[in-house]
Amino acid sequence: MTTLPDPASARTILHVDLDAFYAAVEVREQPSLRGRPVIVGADPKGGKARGVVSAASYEARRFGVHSAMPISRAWQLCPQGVFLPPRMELYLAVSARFMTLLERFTDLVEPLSVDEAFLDVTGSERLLGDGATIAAKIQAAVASEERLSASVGVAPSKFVAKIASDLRKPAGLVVVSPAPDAVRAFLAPLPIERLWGVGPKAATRLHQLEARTIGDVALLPLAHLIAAFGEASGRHLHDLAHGRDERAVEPEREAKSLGREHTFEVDVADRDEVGRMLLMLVEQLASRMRHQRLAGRTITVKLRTADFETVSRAVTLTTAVDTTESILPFARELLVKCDTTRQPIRLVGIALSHFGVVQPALFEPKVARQGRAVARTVDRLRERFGDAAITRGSLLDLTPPSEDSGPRRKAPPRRSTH
DNA sequence: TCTGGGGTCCTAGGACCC
DNA sequence: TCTGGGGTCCTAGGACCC
Repeated sequence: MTTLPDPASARTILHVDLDAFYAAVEVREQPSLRGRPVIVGADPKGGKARGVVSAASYEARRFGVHSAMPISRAWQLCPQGVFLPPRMELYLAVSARFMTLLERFTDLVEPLSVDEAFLDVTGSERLLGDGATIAAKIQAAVASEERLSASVGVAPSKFVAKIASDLRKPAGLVVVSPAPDAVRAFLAPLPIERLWGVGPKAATRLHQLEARTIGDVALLPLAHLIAAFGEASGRHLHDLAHGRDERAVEPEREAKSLGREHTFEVDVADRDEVGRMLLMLVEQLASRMRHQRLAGRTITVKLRTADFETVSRAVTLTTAVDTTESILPFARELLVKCDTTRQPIRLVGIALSHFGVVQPALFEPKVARQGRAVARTVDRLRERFGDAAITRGSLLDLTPPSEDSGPRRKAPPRRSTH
């Protein structure tokens, strides 16, 4: 069966992306920074620190600095740069206003991270004008209300809109006509690295198949792509290269996992120290879980050794958990199972997934019930007096890892019970 | 250059059941 | 005693994204 594309049912998808987000917010807050190379990320500590660049202003990018680059490298490339620590609370507040602004143009807004979102404006066009017009209105609103610049891609599908928004940053507006031929013509000359989901590994394999542009990939037989990338990825790649992407804009995506991890400033050989860090991460994770009214059945512990090898061990319980007391015994056991090489430890992490509902208190073992009561009390104390108000004895000699997370995917979903 | 912290999705193999 | 094929769940690892 072949389904002919029906022009009447073509969608208009926008991808809106704030330019150099963290750096742009900092410049907005401190006008003296305007025009200077601003680098938001880890403290460079004289070029010796671990950590990476979270965002770089366009002035900093001229020195070759970009996000995800080791901060030590940025320090070498741009010693005169203004290095700033991330202020996540500030960015999250701006992000929330940005998403609310976008909702004026359609109900179908899917946040992809703090600073970007997909919009399906197909139903808004009669009232607000075509995709390009809506895109321009969004850019004007972001500029006047948030004093930030946004780049927008307009296309009949998510991945083409995403590629389009990236093409003329900053403050770019790229419109791709919805006709299938026009979409293919737009994609064909672009390098395969532009494809969303094609990273260094896939790029190398595509080069081995003699494909350098998306147009080259479109010429490869489906069977070759499946042989090289597996059933799902091969088919996906084939579809994308031909401009086919039916994925819907989904405003209410629920989180699937939640985790905390920490990289030590210096690799740690002392297993007690790793254990104390794990306890602290478990406490922070459990607290976040309760805050977001989530509980998880699968507990995963992750270790990264000095040689950058990563090992994880997981266990799935019959009931979902959200307290330190219920997570910690399993976490400790998993930590031992991960620790096979006895090398110094670079990173330790904990995550919960497989979300479900906490067992009703009535059927809970007594220890778990007591753990929950303790957790509730601790949560309340911390809410009133701050996180430092109450700490476990074994944690007192540790400085907490900073809470500045990278972009978070989604507003917390709500759990029906509890 | 020496690689954060937060996530998502896919794969392959094994256990287990029908 | 040997054995098919399918489905589901779980684990470990890896690629990728911001």
